[in-house]
Amino acid sequence: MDTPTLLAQIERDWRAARPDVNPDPMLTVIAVQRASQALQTALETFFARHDLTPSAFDVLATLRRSSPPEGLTLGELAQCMAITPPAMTKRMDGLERRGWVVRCTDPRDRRTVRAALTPEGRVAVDSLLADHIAHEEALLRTLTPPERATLRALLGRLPAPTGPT
Amino acid sequence: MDTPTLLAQIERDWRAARPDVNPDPMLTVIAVQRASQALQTALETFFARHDLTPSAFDVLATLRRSSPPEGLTLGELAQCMAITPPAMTKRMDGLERRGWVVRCTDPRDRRTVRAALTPEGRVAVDSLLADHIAHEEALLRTLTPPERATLRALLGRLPAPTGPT
DNA sequence: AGTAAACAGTTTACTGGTAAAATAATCAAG
DNA sequence: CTTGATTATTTTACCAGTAAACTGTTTACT
Repeated sequence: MDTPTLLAQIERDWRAARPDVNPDPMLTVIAVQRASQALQTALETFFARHDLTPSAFDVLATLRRSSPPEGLTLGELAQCMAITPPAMTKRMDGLERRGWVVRCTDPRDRRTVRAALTPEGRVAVDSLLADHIAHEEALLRTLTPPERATLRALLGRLPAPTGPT
Repeated sequence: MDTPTLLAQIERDWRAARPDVNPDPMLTVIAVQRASQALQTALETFFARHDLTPSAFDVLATLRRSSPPEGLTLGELAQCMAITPPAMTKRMDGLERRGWVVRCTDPRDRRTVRAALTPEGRVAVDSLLADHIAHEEALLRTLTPPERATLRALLGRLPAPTGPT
Protein backbone atom coordinates (compact mmCIF):
# COMPACT_ATOMS: atom_id res chain seq x y z
CA MET A 1 0.00 0.00 0.00
CA ASP A 2 0.96 3.54 -0.84
CA THR A 3 2.52 5.36 2.11
CA PRO A 4 0.41 8.55 1.88
CA THR A 5 -2.74 6.43 1.69
CA LEU A 6 -1.66 4.36 4.67
CA LEU A 7 -0.83 7.47 6.69
CA ALA A 8 -4.21 8.99 5.86
CA GLN A 9 -5.96 5.84 7.01
CA ILE A 10 -3.98 5.62 10.23
CA GLU A 11 -4.77 9.25 10.94
CA ARG A 12 -8.48 8.66 10.34
CA ASP A 13 -8.46 5.58 12.54
CA TRP A 14 -6.79 7.36 15.43
CA ARG A 15 -9.08 10.35 15.18
CA ALA A 16 -12.03 7.98 15.43
CA ALA A 17 -10.63 5.79 18.21
CA ARG A 18 -8.82 8.38 20.31
CA PRO A 19 -9.70 11.93 19.21
CA ASP A 20 -7.75 13.26 22.18
CA VAL A 21 -4.34 12.22 20.85
CA ASN A 22 -2.47 14.00 18.10
CA PRO A 23 -1.30 11.35 15.63
CA ASP A 24 1.02 13.73 13.81
CA PRO A 25 4.34 12.58 15.30
CA MET A 26 3.44 8.95 14.73
CA LEU A 27 2.74 9.61 11.08
CA THR A 28 6.08 11.31 10.57
CA VAL A 29 7.97 8.50 12.27
CA ILE A 30 6.14 5.89 10.23
CA ALA A 31 6.92 7.77 7.01
CA VAL A 32 10.64 7.68 7.77
CA GLN A 33 10.59 4.01 8.70
CA ARG A 34 8.62 2.92 5.67
CA ALA A 35 10.83 4.83 3.27
CA SER A 36 13.89 3.29 4.85
CA GLN A 37 12.45 -0.19 4.68
CA ALA A 38 11.47 0.18 1.04
CA LEU A 39 14.94 1.41 0.11
CA GLN A 40 16.55 -1.43 2.05
CA THR A 41 14.42 -4.03 0.27
CA ALA A 42 15.24 -2.53 -3.11
CA LEU A 43 18.95 -2.60 -2.31
CA GLU A 44 18.73 -6.23 -1.17
CA THR A 45 17.09 -7.18 -4.45
CA PHE A 46 19.69 -5.29 -6.46
CA PHE A 47 22.70 -6.76 -4.67
CA ALA A 48 21.25 -10.26 -4.63
CA ARG A 49 21.55 -10.20 -8.41
CA HIS A 50 25.30 -9.86 -7.89
CA ASP A 51 25.45 -12.43 -5.09
CA LEU A 52 25.96 -9.78 -2.43
CA THR A 53 24.08 -8.12 0.40
CA PRO A 54 23.84 -4.40 1.13
CA SER A 55 25.83 -4.97 4.34
CA ALA A 56 28.66 -6.66 2.51
CA PHE A 57 28.78 -3.97 -0.15
CA ASP A 58 28.73 -1.34 2.56
CA VAL A 59 31.95 -2.72 4.00
CA LEU A 60 33.61 -2.91 0.60
CA ALA A 61 32.50 0.60 -0.33
CA THR A 62 33.63 2.03 2.99
CA LEU A 63 37.08 0.53 2.51
CA ARG A 64 37.16 1.67 -1.10
CA ARG A 65 36.49 5.30 -0.38
CA SER A 66 38.47 5.66 2.86
CA SER A 67 41.83 7.10 2.06
CA PRO A 68 44.32 5.53 4.53
CA PRO A 69 46.21 2.87 2.59
CA GLU A 70 46.84 0.84 5.74
CA GLY A 71 43.11 0.19 6.03
CA LEU A 72 40.67 0.76 8.88
CA THR A 73 40.41 -1.08 12.17
CA LEU A 74 37.36 -3.25 12.69
CA GLY A 75 36.24 -0.89 15.43
CA GLU A 76 36.39 2.10 13.12
CA LEU A 77 34.45 0.22 10.48
CA ALA A 78 31.82 -0.91 12.98
CA GLN A 79 31.35 2.62 14.28
CA CYS A 80 31.24 4.04 10.79
CA MET A 81 28.37 1.78 9.78
CA ALA A 82 26.71 1.82 13.19
CA ILE A 83 26.86 -1.87 14.05
CA THR A 84 28.34 -3.63 17.07
CA PRO A 85 31.83 -5.14 17.01
CA PRO A 86 30.60 -8.76 16.94
CA ALA A 87 28.49 -7.98 13.88
CA MET A 88 31.55 -6.49 12.22
CA THR A 89 33.51 -9.65 12.98
CA LYS A 90 30.86 -11.70 11.20
CA ARG A 91 30.73 -9.41 8.19
CA MET A 92 34.49 -9.61 7.90
CA ASP A 93 34.43 -13.41 8.18
CA GLY A 94 32.16 -13.66 5.17
CA LEU A 95 34.09 -11.14 3.09
CA GLU A 96 37.41 -12.73 3.96
CA ARG A 97 36.14 -16.17 2.96
CA ARG A 98 35.23 -14.75 -0.42
CA GLY A 99 38.66 -13.21 -0.82
CA TRP A 100 37.58 -9.60 -1.07
CA VAL A 101 39.12 -8.41 2.16
CA VAL A 102 42.03 -9.38 4.38
CA ARG A 103 42.66 -8.89 8.08
CA CYS A 104 46.07 -7.39 8.82
CA THR A 105 47.51 -7.15 12.30
CA ASP A 106 48.97 -3.77 13.10
CA PRO A 107 52.59 -4.25 14.27
CA ARG A 108 52.32 -1.09 16.40
CA ASP A 109 49.30 -2.35 18.39
CA ARG A 110 48.61 -6.01 18.16
CA ARG A 111 45.19 -5.68 19.72
CA THR A 112 43.80 -4.02 16.64
CA VAL A 113 42.95 -5.72 13.37
CA ARG A 114 42.97 -3.71 10.20
CA ALA A 115 40.81 -4.57 7.22
CA ALA A 116 42.00 -3.94 3.69
CA LEU A 117 40.51 -4.61 0.27
CA THR A 118 42.21 -7.25 -1.79
CA PRO A 119 42.72 -6.46 -5.48
CA GLU A 120 39.71 -8.72 -6.19
CA GLY A 121 37.66 -6.82 -3.65
CA ARG A 122 38.59 -3.54 -5.21
CA VAL A 123 37.60 -4.81 -8.63
CA ALA A 124 34.30 -6.06 -7.20
CA VAL A 125 33.38 -2.64 -5.78
CA ASP A 126 34.58 -0.70 -8.75
CA SER A 127 32.72 -2.82 -11.24
CA LEU A 128 29.45 -2.51 -9.29
CA LEU A 129 29.66 1.09 -8.23
CA ALA A 130 28.25 2.75 -11.33
CA ASP A 131 25.33 0.33 -11.53
CA HIS A 132 24.62 0.72 -7.84
CA ILE A 133 24.51 4.50 -8.10
CA ALA A 134 22.30 4.31 -11.17
CA HIS A 135 19.96 2.03 -9.26
CA GLU A 136 19.75 4.38 -6.29
CA GLU A 137 19.26 7.24 -8.69
CA ALA A 138 16.26 5.37 -10.12
CA LEU A 139 14.84 4.84 -6.65
CA LEU A 140 15.02 8.58 -6.05
CA ARG A 141 13.92 9.62 -9.51
CA THR A 142 10.64 11.09 -8.20
CA LEU A 143 12.59 13.75 -6.31
CA THR A 144 14.37 16.64 -7.99
CA PRO A 145 17.89 17.51 -6.82
CA PRO A 146 16.71 20.45 -4.69
CA GLU A 147 14.01 18.25 -3.16
CA ARG A 148 16.66 15.69 -2.26
CA ALA A 149 18.71 18.42 -0.64
CA THR A 150 15.68 19.53 1.37
CA LEU A 151 15.01 15.95 2.40
CA ARG A 152 18.59 15.44 3.54
CA ALA A 153 18.58 18.70 5.45
CA LEU A 154 15.37 17.82 7.29
CA LEU A 155 16.52 14.29 8.07
CA GLY A 156 19.87 15.62 9.21
CA ARG A 157 18.16 17.57 11.95
CA LEU A 158 16.61 14.45 13.45
CA PRO A 159 18.57 12.56 16.10
CA ALA A 160 21.63 10.69 14.81
CA PRO A 161 22.16 7.01 15.60
CA THR A 162 23.76 6.64 19.01
CA GLY A 163 26.83 4.52 18.52
CA PRO A 164 27.14 1.48 20.83
CA THR A 165 30.39 3.17 21.83
CA MET B 1 28.64 11.12 14.73
CA ASP B 2 26.33 13.79 13.38
CA THR B 3 24.62 12.77 10.14
CA PRO B 4 25.41 15.94 8.15
CA THR B 5 29.05 15.67 9.18
CA LEU B 6 29.16 12.01 8.21
CA LEU B 7 27.55 12.72 4.85
CA ALA B 8 30.02 15.52 4.17
CA GLN B 9 32.91 13.20 4.95
CA ILE B 10 31.56 10.40 2.77
CA GLU B 11 31.09 12.86 -0.07
CA ARG B 12 34.65 14.14 0.30
CA ASP B 13 36.03 10.60 0.40
CA TRP B 14 34.22 9.53 -2.74
CA ARG B 15 35.24 12.66 -4.61
CA ALA B 16 38.84 11.86 -3.73
CA ALA B 17 38.68 8.13 -4.45
CA ARG B 18 36.35 8.08 -7.46
CA PRO B 19 35.78 11.60 -8.80
CA ASP B 20 33.87 10.08 -11.72
CA VAL B 21 30.90 8.92 -9.63
CA ASN B 22 28.18 11.17 -8.29
CA PRO B 23 27.73 10.32 -4.61
CA ASP B 24 24.50 12.28 -4.32
CA PRO B 25 22.01 9.39 -4.40
CA MET B 26 24.07 7.45 -1.87
CA LEU B 27 24.03 10.35 0.53
CA THR B 28 20.26 10.69 0.33
CA VAL B 29 19.72 6.98 0.91
CA ILE B 30 22.11 6.99 3.86
CA ALA B 31 20.30 9.98 5.38
CA VAL B 32 16.98 8.13 5.29
CA GLN B 33 18.45 4.97 6.73
CA ARG B 34 20.30 6.70 9.54
CA ALA B 35 17.26 8.72 10.58
CA SER B 36 15.17 5.57 10.64
CA GLN B 37 17.73 3.69 12.67
CA ALA B 38 18.06 6.48 15.21
CA LEU B 39 14.29 6.69 15.64
CA GLN B 40 14.06 2.92 16.01
CA THR B 41 16.74 2.89 18.70
CA ALA B 42 15.02 5.69 20.59
CA LEU B 43 11.71 3.82 20.46
CA GLU B 44 13.35 0.63 21.70
CA THR B 45 14.80 2.49 24.66
CA PHE B 46 11.48 4.11 25.44
CA PHE B 47 9.44 0.92 25.28
CA ALA B 48 12.05 -1.09 27.16
CA ARG B 49 11.29 1.11 30.17
CA HIS B 50 7.77 -0.29 30.02
CA ASP B 51 8.88 -3.88 29.38
CA LEU B 52 7.79 -3.74 25.75
CA THR B 53 9.27 -3.58 22.28
CA PRO B 54 8.27 -1.28 19.43
CA SER B 55 7.03 -4.32 17.50
CA ALA B 56 4.76 -5.43 20.33
CA PHE B 57 3.38 -1.94 20.81
CA ASP B 58 2.84 -1.67 17.09
CA VAL B 59 0.51 -4.66 17.17
CA LEU B 60 -1.38 -3.35 20.18
CA ALA B 61 -1.73 0.11 18.68
CA THR B 62 -2.87 -1.25 15.33
CA LEU B 63 -5.60 -3.26 17.03
CA ARG B 64 -6.52 -0.32 19.22
CA ARG B 65 -7.10 2.09 16.38
CA SER B 66 -8.64 -0.29 13.84
CA SER B 67 -12.37 0.04 13.92
CA PRO B 68 -13.78 -3.45 13.29
CA PRO B 69 -14.83 -4.80 16.68
CA GLU B 70 -14.33 -8.39 15.54
CA GLY B 71 -10.60 -7.74 15.25
CA LEU B 72 -8.21 -8.17 12.34
CA THR B 73 -6.92 -11.35 10.79
CA LEU B 74 -3.27 -12.17 11.31
CA GLY B 75 -2.72 -11.73 7.59
CA GLU B 76 -4.18 -8.25 7.63
CA LEU B 77 -2.04 -7.34 10.61
CA ALA B 78 1.07 -8.73 8.97
CA GLN B 79 0.42 -6.81 5.78
CA CYS B 80 -0.39 -3.65 7.69
CA MET B 81 2.95 -3.65 9.47
CA ALA B 82 4.88 -5.09 6.53
CA ILE B 83 6.16 -8.30 8.06
CA THR B 84 5.79 -11.91 6.91
CA PRO B 85 3.09 -14.19 8.33
CA PRO B 86 5.50 -16.30 10.41
CA ALA B 87 6.80 -13.14 12.09
CA MET B 88 3.23 -12.17 12.89
CA THR B 89 2.62 -15.58 14.42
CA LYS B 90 5.59 -15.05 16.74
CA ARG B 91 4.52 -11.55 17.73
CA MET B 92 1.07 -12.86 18.55
CA ASP B 93 2.51 -15.72 20.60
CA GLY B 94 4.33 -13.30 22.85
CA LEU B 95 1.41 -10.91 23.22
CA GLU B 96 -1.01 -13.74 23.90
CA ARG B 97 1.29 -15.17 26.58
CA ARG B 98 1.20 -11.79 28.29
CA GLY B 99 -2.58 -11.67 28.12
CA TRP B 100 -2.88 -8.53 26.00
CA VAL B 101 -4.34 -10.18 22.94
CA VAL B 102 -6.41 -13.25 22.12
CA ARG B 103 -6.71 -15.33 18.99
CA CYS B 104 -10.33 -15.92 17.93
CA THR B 105 -11.31 -18.35 15.21
CA ASP B 106 -13.76 -16.92 12.75
CA PRO B 107 -16.78 -19.27 12.53
CA ARG B 108 -17.40 -18.17 8.94
CA ASP B 109 -13.93 -19.17 7.73
CA ARG B 110 -12.01 -21.47 9.97
CA ARG B 111 -8.74 -20.88 8.15
CA THR B 112 -8.47 -17.36 9.44
CA VAL B 113 -7.48 -16.32 12.94
CA ARG B 114 -8.61 -12.97 14.25
CA ALA B 115 -6.65 -11.06 16.84
CA ALA B 116 -8.41 -8.92 19.41
CA LEU B 117 -7.21 -6.81 22.32
CA THR B 118 -8.10 -8.08 25.77
CA PRO B 119 -9.31 -5.47 28.28
CA GLU B 120 -5.80 -5.61 29.82
CA GLY B 121 -4.28 -5.05 26.41
CA ARG B 122 -6.49 -2.09 25.81
CA VAL B 123 -5.53 -0.59 29.13
CA ALA B 124 -1.85 -1.18 28.33
CA VAL B 125 -2.05 0.75 25.04
CA ASP B 126 -4.22 3.51 26.38
CA SER B 127 -2.03 4.14 29.40
CA LEU B 128 1.11 4.33 27.26
CA LEU B 129 -0.23 6.21 24.29
CA ALA B 130 0.10 9.76 25.56
CA ASP B 131 3.66 9.19 26.81
CA HIS B 132 4.62 7.51 23.57
CA ILE B 133 3.32 10.40 21.49
CA ALA B 134 5.06 12.89 23.75
CA HIS B 135 8.28 10.94 23.31
CA GLU B 136 7.99 10.92 19.53
CA GLU B 137 7.13 14.59 19.65
CA ALA B 138 10.39 15.17 21.53
CA LEU B 139 12.33 13.22 18.91
CA LEU B 140 10.89 15.48 16.21
CA ARG B 141 11.11 18.71 18.18
CA THR B 142 13.77 20.15 15.86
CA LEU B 143 11.25 20.22 13.01
CA THR B 144 8.35 22.66 12.84
CA PRO B 145 4.93 21.31 11.83
CA PRO B 146 5.23 22.57 8.23
CA GLU B 147 8.70 21.05 8.00
CA ARG B 148 7.27 17.73 9.16
CA ALA B 149 4.61 17.97 6.50
CA THR B 150 7.27 18.64 3.87
CA LEU B 151 9.30 15.71 5.11
CA ARG B 152 6.31 13.38 4.96
CA ALA B 153 5.39 14.57 1.50
CA LEU B 154 8.90 13.98 0.17
CA LEU B 155 9.21 10.57 1.81
CA GLY B 156 5.77 9.66 0.54
CA ARG B 157 7.01 10.03 -3.02
CA LEU B 158 9.73 7.46 -2.54
CA PRO B 159 8.94 3.80 -3.26
CA ALA B 160 6.63 2.13 -0.74
CA PRO B 161 7.56 -1.18 0.92
CA THR B 162 6.65 -4.08 -1.36
CA GLY B 163 4.48 -6.39 0.67
CA PRO B 164 5.55 -10.08 0.78
CA THR B 165 2.04 -10.67 -0.58
C1' DA C 1 -20.60 -35.00 -5.03
C1' DG C 2 -15.45 -35.23 -5.93
C1' DT C 3 -11.26 -33.58 -6.73
C1' DA C 4 -7.77 -30.03 -7.68
C1' DA C 5 -6.23 -25.48 -6.75
C1' DA C 6 -5.80 -21.66 -3.70
C1' DC C 7 -5.59 -19.74 0.88
C1' DA C 8 -4.46 -18.76 6.10
C1' DG C 9 -1.71 -19.80 9.49
C1' DT C 10 2.07 -22.41 11.55
C1' DT C 11 6.47 -25.12 11.79
C1' DT C 12 11.22 -25.58 10.58
C1' DA C 13 15.77 -24.21 9.20
C1' DC C 14 18.51 -20.46 8.55
C1' DT C 15 20.47 -15.53 8.72
C1' DG C 16 22.21 -11.41 10.70
C1' DG C 17 21.94 -8.67 14.38
C1' DT C 18 22.69 -7.69 19.93
C1' DA C 19 24.50 -8.29 24.81
C1' DA C 20 27.56 -10.31 27.85
C1' DA C 21 31.57 -12.93 28.82
C1' DA C 22 36.18 -14.39 27.30
C1' DT C 23 40.75 -13.53 25.29
C1' DA C 24 44.69 -11.00 24.29
C1' DA C 25 47.47 -6.83 24.25
C1' DT C 26 48.68 -2.20 25.87
C1' DC C 27 49.26 1.38 29.23
C1' DA C 28 49.93 3.59 33.82
C1' DA C 29 51.43 3.58 38.64
C1' DG C 30 54.13 2.10 42.02
C1' DC D 1 59.45 -5.07 36.44
C1' DT D 2 54.91 -6.23 37.83
C1' DT D 3 50.30 -5.52 38.85
C1' DG D 4 45.77 -3.66 37.71
C1' DA D 5 42.84 -1.09 34.62
C1' DT D 6 41.63 -0.32 29.85
C1' DT D 7 41.12 -1.35 25.03
C1' DA D 8 40.14 -4.29 20.64
C1' DT D 9 38.40 -8.22 18.99
C1' DT D 10 36.23 -12.61 19.29
C1' DT D 11 33.20 -16.24 21.30
C1' DT D 12 28.86 -17.62 23.08
C1' DA D 13 24.02 -17.48 23.75
C1' DC D 14 20.10 -15.57 22.24
C1' DC D 15 16.36 -12.98 19.60
C1' DA D 16 13.52 -11.41 15.65
C1' DG D 17 13.10 -11.67 11.13
C1' DT D 18 12.79 -14.46 6.28
C1' DA D 19 11.89 -18.40 2.98
C1' DA D 20 10.21 -22.80 2.21
C1' DA D 21 7.62 -26.74 3.51
C1' DC D 22 3.38 -28.40 5.97
C1' DT D 23 -1.60 -28.63 7.82
C1' DG D 24 -6.12 -27.80 7.62
C1' DT D 25 -10.00 -25.21 5.16
C1' DT D 26 -12.39 -23.23 1.47
C1' DT D 27 -13.46 -22.53 -3.39
C1' DA D 28 -14.11 -23.76 -8.20
C1' DC D 29 -14.61 -26.86 -11.90
C1' DT D 30 -16.41 -30.98 -13.93
